[in-house]
Amino acid sequence: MFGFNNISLDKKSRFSFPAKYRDAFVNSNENQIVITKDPQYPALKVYLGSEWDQISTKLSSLQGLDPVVRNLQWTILGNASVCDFEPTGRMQVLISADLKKYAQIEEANRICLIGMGNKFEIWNQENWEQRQTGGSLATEILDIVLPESIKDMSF
Amino acid sequence: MFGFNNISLDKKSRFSFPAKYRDAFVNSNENQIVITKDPQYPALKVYLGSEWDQISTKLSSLQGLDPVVRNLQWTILGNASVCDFEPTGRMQVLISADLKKYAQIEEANRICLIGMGNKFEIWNQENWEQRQTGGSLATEILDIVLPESIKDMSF
DNA sequence: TAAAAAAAGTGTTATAAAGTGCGTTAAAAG
DNA sequence: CTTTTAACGCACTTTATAACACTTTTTTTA
Repeated sequence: MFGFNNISLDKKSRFSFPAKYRDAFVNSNENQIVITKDPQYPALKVYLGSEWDQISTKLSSLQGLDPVVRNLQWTILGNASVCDFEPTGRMQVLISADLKKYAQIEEANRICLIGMGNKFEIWNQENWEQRQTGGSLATEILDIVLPESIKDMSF
Repeated sequence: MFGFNNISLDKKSRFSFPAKYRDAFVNSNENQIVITKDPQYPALKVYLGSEWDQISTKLSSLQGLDPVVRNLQWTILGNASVCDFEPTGRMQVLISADLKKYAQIEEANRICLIGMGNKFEIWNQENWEQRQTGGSLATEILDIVLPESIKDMSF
């Protein structure tokens, strides 16, 4: 599941996954999709249900007294939106107002959906272009120092 | 049970859980919800009855002569409010005046309910936003040094 | 101490907003 | 030219919230 897609949001803030990903979803028997905040960039992460189960289980088991861990738990777990997902149907997913705001796509009716293998990212089109041409974004957070407990996790 | 919800309190300080969590409550056969103070932040924790049974049993069995343990026992056990909870109904829960004060939501008619997997947190909206944007809060307590006996517990 | 008043808690209903499902049209791909 | 896909519009369903009525508990005061 790779590649760049420019797709539209409808009036109720739904988008549908491009049909080229259908087989992958059907084959892996997914019936849930989870969208949440990207902890570093003004973007959203989209996980398959099975992938999410692993990540969320691991992340919530970490010791929340470490402030960095706690912040990641809040950001990732505390903003996750679980959507029932029918891979044989229209594969539509709703983006909440809150997540739209975070990804700076409140006004937009077009978003960029980028396939990254086992997950997707959702970007505001201008932000994505700026990042691709080497520019940096006002709200990005690059200097997180990760504790040992999560150095081996990938989000 | 994940994600951010901005919900309202009615005049009698009740809120209802968002309907999207209903299935999870029904499936786990919960009929009680426990609200108590978060020991580190000006926020409230909301546990499912079954989860609470585990936490409270473990916590009350610890050696109370350790001052840190004793404080946690006071904070978490001593402020817990158990609510009967009907998952097939309106899923309403009352927040006591005392807990409202602690979470700084005395005046508010809106709160943030954050699903963190097996528990929820309740925050004053401004506090939550400030935390999310990296700010720290006057009343937060980050430097608790936990005794060995509770290092593996997560609240 | 008992009655009255006030406060706190519980439950019901109505309605506006948010979310969902599906048919149609337009565009793209084979 | 036919088939598939994306985008849009509309109708329906569900949900959240405020308003209201009623019950129980607590406080006041006669």
